[in-house]
Amino acid sequence: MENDTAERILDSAHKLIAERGYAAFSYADIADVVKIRKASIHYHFASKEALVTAVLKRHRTRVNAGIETLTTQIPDPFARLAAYMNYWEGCIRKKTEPICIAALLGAELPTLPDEVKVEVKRHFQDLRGWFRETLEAGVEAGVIHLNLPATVEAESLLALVHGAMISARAYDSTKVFALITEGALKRFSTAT
Amino acid sequence: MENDTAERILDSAHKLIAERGYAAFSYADIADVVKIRKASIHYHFASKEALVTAVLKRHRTRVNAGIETLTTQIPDPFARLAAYMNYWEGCIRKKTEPICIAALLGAELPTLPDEVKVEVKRHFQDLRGWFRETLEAGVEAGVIHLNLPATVEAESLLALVHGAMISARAYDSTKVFALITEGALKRFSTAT
DNA sequence: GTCTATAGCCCGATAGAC
DNA sequence: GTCTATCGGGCTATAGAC
Repeated sequence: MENDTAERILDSAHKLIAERGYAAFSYADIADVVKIRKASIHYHFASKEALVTAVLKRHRTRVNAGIETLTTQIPDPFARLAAYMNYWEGCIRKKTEPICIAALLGAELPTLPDEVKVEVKRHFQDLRGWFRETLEAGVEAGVIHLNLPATVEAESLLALVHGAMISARAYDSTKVFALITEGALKRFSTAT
Repeated sequence: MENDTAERILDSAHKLIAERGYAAFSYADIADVVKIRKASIHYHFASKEALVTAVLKRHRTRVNAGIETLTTQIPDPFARLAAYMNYWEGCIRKKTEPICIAALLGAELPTLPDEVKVEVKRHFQDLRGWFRETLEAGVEAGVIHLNLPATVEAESLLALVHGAMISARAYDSTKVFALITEGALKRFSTAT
């Protein structure tokens, strides 16, 4: 298939962004990995802004598909949140995606081109929305207990997960991520 | 005083790092602000690595002095934590320091020179340690209630604060930071 | 201490051959 | 679609005058 190269460019760009952020990765880095010349990348993605926007659009589509799948396949809202945390714990442990690129780019927001900014903000909104719905469903099902309004708990959970990713990177410790997220789930749990 | 220039370089570097991260700020940016030529910065700080390390060392010294002052001046451990959160809320609102540079650099850790990495990690350790001590003192004084071991709660609080800074940046909303941190304090509170 | 000038390198992006 | 070659500019850092 012809668009295989574009996919491979997106794959390596995604990895490089997760490792270094926006400013510190270059077309030359991608060219090294994909075994193509720098100039050829411009055939598939006209500019760095367009490339990173495409990476984020794909990421958001995948994440939204993933949480949709969780929602249909796991009836228990509490277990759904646990599955989400477990997914990221695996990404961090295997270093396939050591940090959510939206979290890293969110921290770097002022330096980003406008199109990229918009995409990052959308990711925050999507995830916060899913957390809220899931928490509310859990309350209704009696498996989740909240101390604060669901909107605040969702916002806090999003911040906690992003912060946990940064701590995991700072300590180079997957265990820290697991410790923090398991702690959060324990607080939500109605089980003894 | 002669070292005034060095201080002004540190000030503008600190602001620029908070705005852009490590890779995306340059000597030229500092030169613009301090009204000095790029080359002159090298007289005060031999390299970018040395400059950023100096910024972080000063930051850590100030933060540690600040929390020391809080500890001696505010007897109530719960109120100490509230004062800490309130301090950052002010920084974000006035945009004097819209995000903790250690949190941003923690996210970018793999790209940083070794000396800078070390300094970032130290900041995480210092703050985590103060959170733990303060939480434990609060439990002993009966003003703080914990659901989990103090080490886990401290680690989680550190992650929550860092994540809240990123969310505040992503939404361009000081209110989000306040909402998240106040929520965390409410959970710790033993007051009705 | 600050300046001018510049070395040496990397960047994103474009032109045009194949 | 991928290549070579190159442009124009930014970067950190150094040399040496003042």
